Amino acid sequence: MSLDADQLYQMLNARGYKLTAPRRAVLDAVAGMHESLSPAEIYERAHHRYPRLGLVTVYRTLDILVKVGVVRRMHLDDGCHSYAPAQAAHGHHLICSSCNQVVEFAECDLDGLLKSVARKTGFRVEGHWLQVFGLCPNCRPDRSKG
Amino acid sequence: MSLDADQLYQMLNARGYKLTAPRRAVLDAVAGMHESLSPAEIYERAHHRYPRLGLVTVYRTLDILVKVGVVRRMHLDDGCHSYAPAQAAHGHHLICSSCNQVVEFAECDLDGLLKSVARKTGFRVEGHWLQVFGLCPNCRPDRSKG
DNA sequence: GTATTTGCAAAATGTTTGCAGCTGC
DNA sequence: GCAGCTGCAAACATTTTGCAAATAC
Repeated sequence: MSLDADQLYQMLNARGYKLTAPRRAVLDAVAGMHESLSPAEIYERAHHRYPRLGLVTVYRTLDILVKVGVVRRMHLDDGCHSYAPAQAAHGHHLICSSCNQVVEFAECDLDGLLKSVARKTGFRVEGHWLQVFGLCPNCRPDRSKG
Repeated sequence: MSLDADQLYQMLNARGYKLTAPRRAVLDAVAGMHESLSPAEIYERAHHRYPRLGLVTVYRTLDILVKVGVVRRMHLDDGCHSYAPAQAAHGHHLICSSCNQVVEFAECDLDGLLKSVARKTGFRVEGHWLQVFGLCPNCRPDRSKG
């Protein structure tokens, strides 16, 4: 578990948001997850903890959490609006094609590549976005390792 | 211009699709574009060339064109379903944040990075997806170059 | 006590499907 | 001529908005 209510309170409060029960429910759901989930799936989990929750609030809360930086928006090939907890500062995503588990990694050696692309195209490069797909240890068919 | 009707005919016919007027209109629109566009925008352009065209056909045609490989699906931060003509074989995208112009580049030096990530996480890496954002020569504020 | 937040219902948006008529080959 | 394609309308899924009641601070 990476986030507790106190940290949350700090982060939200610092930006002028209030810590309410519905937000806490959404956040608990998000913090506890290791795959990327759609708003509807997040709603389902959070609704468990706080039955009065409405789906609308999930949308609104997710927007805030993205702004605050607790959550990151993901783009899978099919469903485009999934969310995952942000674990690292500048993170790229490693996504398991089988179970949708998401791991962030910060490593990123793209400077050479980016410079070369910039030189060739005349673009001024301002950002990039890298996602890696594969099979996580649990979903690999060849589980030769211990 | 990178695609003409003959090439198209070949590509579609080889897969068992017919070359119809609506498809040609969509394809002409796609082939002539250098930004990534949403289905609605593509519809608008193609509709110009072929007024009887329906939006539904644009969706259906885009699906086919993606399958055939003439068109690639893009994921921008906001609208997630844009399409761009596929120019290279294994292409990554360089997207202008201001005018949405899209340039594909094939260069991709990620082996070291990918191996290291795989080693650290235990994932079996099967693919990746890189998009670079920036400002194209026309949109750069500092047009110091001639 | 007040401004923010919530949840409902409804609207708006974007995409898919069913089907009768049309069209490329 | 026939299979495949088209466009309409309608279904469907998803996201956003308006508003009165509820709530954190």
